[in-house]
Amino acid sequence: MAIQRSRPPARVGRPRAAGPSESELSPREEVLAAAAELFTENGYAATTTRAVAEKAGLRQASMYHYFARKEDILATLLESTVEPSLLLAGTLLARPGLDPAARLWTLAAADAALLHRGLYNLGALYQLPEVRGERFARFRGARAELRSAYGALLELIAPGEPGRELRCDLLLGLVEGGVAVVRDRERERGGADGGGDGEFETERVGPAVADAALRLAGCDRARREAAARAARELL
Amino acid sequence: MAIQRSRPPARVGRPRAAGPSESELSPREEVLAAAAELFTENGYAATTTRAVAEKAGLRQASMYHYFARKEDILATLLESTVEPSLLLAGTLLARPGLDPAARLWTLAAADAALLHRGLYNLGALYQLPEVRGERFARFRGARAELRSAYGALLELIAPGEPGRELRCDLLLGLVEGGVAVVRDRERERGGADGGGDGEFETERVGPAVADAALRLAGCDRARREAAARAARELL
DNA sequence: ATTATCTATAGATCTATAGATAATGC
DNA sequence: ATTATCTATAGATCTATAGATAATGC
Repeated sequence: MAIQRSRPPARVGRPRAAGPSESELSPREEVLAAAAELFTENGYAATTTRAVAEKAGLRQASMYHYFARKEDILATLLESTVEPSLLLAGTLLARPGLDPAARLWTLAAADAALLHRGLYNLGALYQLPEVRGERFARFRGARAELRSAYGALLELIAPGEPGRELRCDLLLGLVEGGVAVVRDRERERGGADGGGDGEFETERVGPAVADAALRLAGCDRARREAAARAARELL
Repeated sequence: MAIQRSRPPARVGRPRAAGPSESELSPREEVLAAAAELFTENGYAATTTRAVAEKAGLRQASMYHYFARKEDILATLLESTVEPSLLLAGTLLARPGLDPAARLWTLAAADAALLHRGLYNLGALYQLPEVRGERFARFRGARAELRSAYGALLELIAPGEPGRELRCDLLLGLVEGGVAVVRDRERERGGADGGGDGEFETERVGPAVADAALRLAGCDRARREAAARAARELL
């Protein structure tokens, strides 16, 4: 028998001027997805609330039913991007039996993959000047915790090495900045054809960043390969 | 005898409403310096031409005597930031007699120091979405050349290693992103007291980034230390 | 005459609010 | 009655241009 195509679900509220949404997402999620794409493409300040709303299939003012201010959209996106990595970091720190190098490999690979093609591609927004405002304190706090987790793993791998704070900053910069540079180059090159190998690239970026992170941490080739093997078994 | 304080130099043109400039800079340079500070503090799109002009001691419209469009200011700043590193890269590539690791050390240290406290502190602007526009093609070209130089040195250090393109991106991300993270943390911490150790930090950041770059390139401790020594002699 | 600046403003935004409306739910 | 959306708009910008003005230079 044929698959039953359910009738369009009865929707409460005035219908959209642009017609009903095609997507499975809730309207709030549609706004977030539209904003994520526009913010990363054109920048936060340069993206208007009108552009976000209309990409989401709404009129400009209707967006305010879901977010009271434009900043709230960005804050939501940033928090939802850093939280999965932070959660993973907590899990990894709670398993002292595992090789610290394998744990750093896992965290860096997952963090980079998330930034490269998470639900929203927000890596490049982390260093936005707008993010210094009060509204983003929660995001900054979460990111600072993630930074501490990287620092703790670095310290376990190479105890007592000098310049730890600085190296920790550079590690965070490598992950966030490295992914941003990769994505920029993909855009420049694949801009015309739409970039068909997006998912393929993500599979390479995570391990590449993780390997680079271990290099920064001072692991030699043997230790890096062992860590990568151990990390792949974790998944 | 007392030092002769020269009379204020005769100035052509209508006097400024805010009084004559205190600085040694030309008006054009004053605009650039003001813009550099505001763009890095508040972002490009969020900085108004009025804010730039008034920080430079001019009325909003007077700025247009020096720059026809707001974009021209940013383009000038970005080009002037990448050019010294690009010049150094050219010099280093033209000296095949030198240890490639020492050359990479030199380039990374100088590039990082420039981004950290160059005449203008512009590292965080490199990945601005606005920079994708036509007006910035020249800057992007220069940066792509700098990326190639990093890539060439990587290849000399570890010939034939796979994943070179990706590693080269990560190296650029490490330098640019790492410096951005360091500066962010300095701002968070030293925001209140004005950050007295700025120059001191710059002296540490260059070598730290250079050492990290060599780690990424796969140099072991002995080779890194030799490279750092050789590089310091170059200066 | 030339220059660097000024004042004033057109025209084009952009965010956020107020209040109306067109659905469903009860 | 409740909800999700709409239309309309106030008020606050912001960029860039037009044209005047107050200096020095010749």
